[in-house]
Amino acid sequence: MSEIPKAYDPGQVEDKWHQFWLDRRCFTADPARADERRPPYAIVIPPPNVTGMLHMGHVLNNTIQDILARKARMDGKETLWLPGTDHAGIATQAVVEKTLIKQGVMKHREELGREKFLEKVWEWKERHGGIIIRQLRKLGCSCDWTRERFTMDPEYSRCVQLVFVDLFRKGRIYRGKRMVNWDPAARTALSDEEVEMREVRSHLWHFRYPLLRPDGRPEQGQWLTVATTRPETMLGDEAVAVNPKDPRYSRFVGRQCLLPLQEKPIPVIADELVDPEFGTGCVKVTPAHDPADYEMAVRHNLPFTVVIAPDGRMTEAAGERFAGMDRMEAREAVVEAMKAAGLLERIEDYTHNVGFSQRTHVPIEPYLSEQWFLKYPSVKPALACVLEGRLKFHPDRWVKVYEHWMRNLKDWCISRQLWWGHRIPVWTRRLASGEEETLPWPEVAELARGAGGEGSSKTLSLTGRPGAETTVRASRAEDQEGTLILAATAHEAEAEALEAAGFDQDPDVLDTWFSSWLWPFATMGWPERTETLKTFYPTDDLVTGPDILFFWVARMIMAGYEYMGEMPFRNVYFTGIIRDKLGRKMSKSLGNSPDPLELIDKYGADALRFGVMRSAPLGQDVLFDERDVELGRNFCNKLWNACRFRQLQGGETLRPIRPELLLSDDRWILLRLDRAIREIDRAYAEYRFNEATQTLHRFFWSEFCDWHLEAAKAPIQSGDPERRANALAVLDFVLHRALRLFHPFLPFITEELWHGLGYGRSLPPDRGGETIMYAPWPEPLAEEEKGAWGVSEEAAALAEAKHELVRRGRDFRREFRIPVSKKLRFVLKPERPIPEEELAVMGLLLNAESLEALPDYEPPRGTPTAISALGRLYLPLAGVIDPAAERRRLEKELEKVRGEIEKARRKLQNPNFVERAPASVVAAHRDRLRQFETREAQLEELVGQLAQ
RNA sequence: GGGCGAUUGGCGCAGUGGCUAGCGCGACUCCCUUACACGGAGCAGGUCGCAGGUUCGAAUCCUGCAUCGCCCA
Repeated sequence: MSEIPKAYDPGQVEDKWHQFWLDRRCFTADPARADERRPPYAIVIPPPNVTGMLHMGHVLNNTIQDILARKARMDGKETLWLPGTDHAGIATQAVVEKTLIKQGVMKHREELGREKFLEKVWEWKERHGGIIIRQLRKLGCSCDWTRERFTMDPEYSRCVQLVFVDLFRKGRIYRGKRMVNWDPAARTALSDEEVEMREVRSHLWHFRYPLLRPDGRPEQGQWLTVATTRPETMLGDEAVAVNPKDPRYSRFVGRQCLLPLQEKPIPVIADELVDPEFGTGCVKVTPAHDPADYEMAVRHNLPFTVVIAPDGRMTEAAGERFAGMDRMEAREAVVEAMKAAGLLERIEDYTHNVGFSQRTHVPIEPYLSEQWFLKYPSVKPALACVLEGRLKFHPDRWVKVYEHWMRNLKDWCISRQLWWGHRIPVWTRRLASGEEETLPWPEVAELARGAGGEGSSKTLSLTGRPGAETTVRASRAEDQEGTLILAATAHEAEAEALEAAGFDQDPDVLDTWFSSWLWPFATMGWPERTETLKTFYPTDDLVTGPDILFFWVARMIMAGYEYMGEMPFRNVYFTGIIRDKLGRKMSKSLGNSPDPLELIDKYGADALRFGVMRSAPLGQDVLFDERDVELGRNFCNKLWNACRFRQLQGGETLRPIRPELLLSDDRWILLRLDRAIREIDRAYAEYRFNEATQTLHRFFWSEFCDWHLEAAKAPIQSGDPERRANALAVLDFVLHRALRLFHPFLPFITEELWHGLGYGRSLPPDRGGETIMYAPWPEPLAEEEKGAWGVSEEAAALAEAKHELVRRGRDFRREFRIPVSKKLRFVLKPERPIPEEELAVMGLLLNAESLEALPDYEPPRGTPTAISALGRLYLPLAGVIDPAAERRRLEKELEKVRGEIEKARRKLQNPNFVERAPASVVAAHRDRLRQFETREAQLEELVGQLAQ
């Protein structure tokens, strides 16, 4: 800081220090350094999508993590903040597909083939994948970059496979034909959590299905009316259903209807699932395209006719007229056709909830397909640790949401029909009888031989390879086409053996969350018991959004118990959602999402961090406004200039404080510092970061700069070298702590100032000497310290009385329209003697030409007078003052005072209050009343003088 | 339908039973005073969503209602 520019310029400063920290490996955690005196502290980053770009949500989330990590280092903990990225199956594959199509490399990925396509994805990842990580560095994130992980790293993939095989062995993973949430745009199954329900204004179409006579011919003028929200599915109807208790329809049950357009007879069935209140009470049943209808179809042994293909187009089975149409197109065509046939009874407006893909935003298609499912493991301990408060949520209201979800778990559909991701480590082979001798291991052959008799959805007893490390887990499943042997392995050699024996690997990949739920330990070297894992697991804090409570947080807790036998983290901090200043979610289409990098360029990373944190209350949404960042910048500038002032004074830094030379202002600011440290400590303990910023702001700006720094100019400019040195020692004492308090929020500027002021010089290199990052966190003042320096509420009261007097003096200027720059002569008629040095401070703050203390002063009539605890302040400006105006001013004040007296008296006259309220409260009110009464008397006296 | 949250000056928020309900932004007035105009000194602005209740005392606790938002079915 040799140049000392007038305004803080973050540009060069930030890059310089980030490089400095990296060069000195300040962010690198070393398990060997951790011990009882240096406890470990760990956070794992919620891995951002590898294709992602930094947005405001990341800024909030990662700033909080950085604050926690930096605070932990200052607290003397061995700190690991483990970064990385997520392969984000659907999103990444979609982005790469789009790019390749645009470049003309392919029209569809099938053209390239799986291997070639994956090569392209990796190429793309290598080229564009690191962007978000570089952006996090710009923000100042102190992640241990040497441990950066990616969910598709070979070691990580191995963890995913091991876990899959293990859960398969435990019978928790099974394959089954189920009705799943199908995303026709991404052409993959999704889990229930990836479907978001949206209210849609649509219609209820009422169709007539003609009744058939027992001989199969239509019964003239007789029909059943069904109501549907999805006309296109009627092509796949296999029944009409009514509630068995519905008297309107009971006589039709068992008869047949003619399915229009398909001209196919279908039965009328009775099922409890039918809601008699819905529509006509008579519903169409489409087994292959509706989850409820599927259940009914299973109960009533109905066939499944698939009329909508995985790409959302109508199949051959839908009939010639409709085959090939998009499902929405087919909807209109079916309605038209029904209308033409005279079977459209009416169309009703209808609002209902429709599931949309969270990824591609298209309506979900219920689709019957073979998928892999997981029965969640370790549910009990995962729920118990949260309910018992061993694992804490902040804010804790999320506990209820978590509990509700955990108690209503449905099996997790973990297979995705994508290429980018962890391919399911299961090899399958269909067996004809007599083939078992070609199988790689006797146990698998045994399993095959035992085929037959079991239901298709069951997995059989498990077996492995004796004598060797048992990794192959095989099971048998049967379907219409015969017997299927399934073998799961995480070992390459075994996979090769299976392939040699004619087994094929399952083509599907796993849900991305099936890899990220292992994040807290898979990133630390699991399944090896590495030093990192032993030292840093369980981690301390997890910072994430509540939108992924189910996707990620809950599943990580279960995986943690299943594979580490312990919770993965002790605290979860749920951030709010960043919205714009109108309260709208930030989105690309609205264009209301500012680019954080542009904000950093314009205002600095520290400014962005401070601005965002200042407006982010615990668990509440953040209404972001660029002004917040501006405010952050202004604050940095204030900090800069306060330190610049100190530096301009020169002299030796960090001299010991001499108590006998302390002024009331010094004691006051030391007390305020003490209070600020306590408040900030409490804010950290409760994860209330916005409170910490508010305290920092108030302390530094309103208390230190506005009052103390100005007051300190008196001894600094007094010409007395001893007093000047002592005032600077107090400044150093405060700034030395303030910079440390600010560091987690403002890492760059505090490092720059720490070095510029030479505050690290007296400290050991690893405790602040080299970098403020490792300087110890400030502690509240010790009682001995306070005692030695005379720091107490009583001592501070004098400073506050001075402030009060100064404010009154400044009021004169406003009242009489005197510019601040004009020096004025003030007279104080003191209540008690006041030291010359204390008086000098007030003179300076009043910009007085002189402030004399004259106990016997008799002011000329009409002299403006103010009453304060220190005495009466006069502004002798004879001739300038209008006595009538002065009287008006005093009477206004008198009115206020009388109002307060009235209130206080009323309270004290209430016997109930005096008897029942705590004595301290009553005493406080008595005290207040007395003070106001004194003031009233004084004011009355002044008014009386003016009236003469 | 169930659950959760919010409702305090123009805007954003703090205040979780006891001083005159605070803070920041904005508005307005004055001021480029040798740390800072990314600044300083001031001023104005609120019957704390509504209605009951508990209490000596309610923005704060309880009940109901209203409006908005989120999650789940």
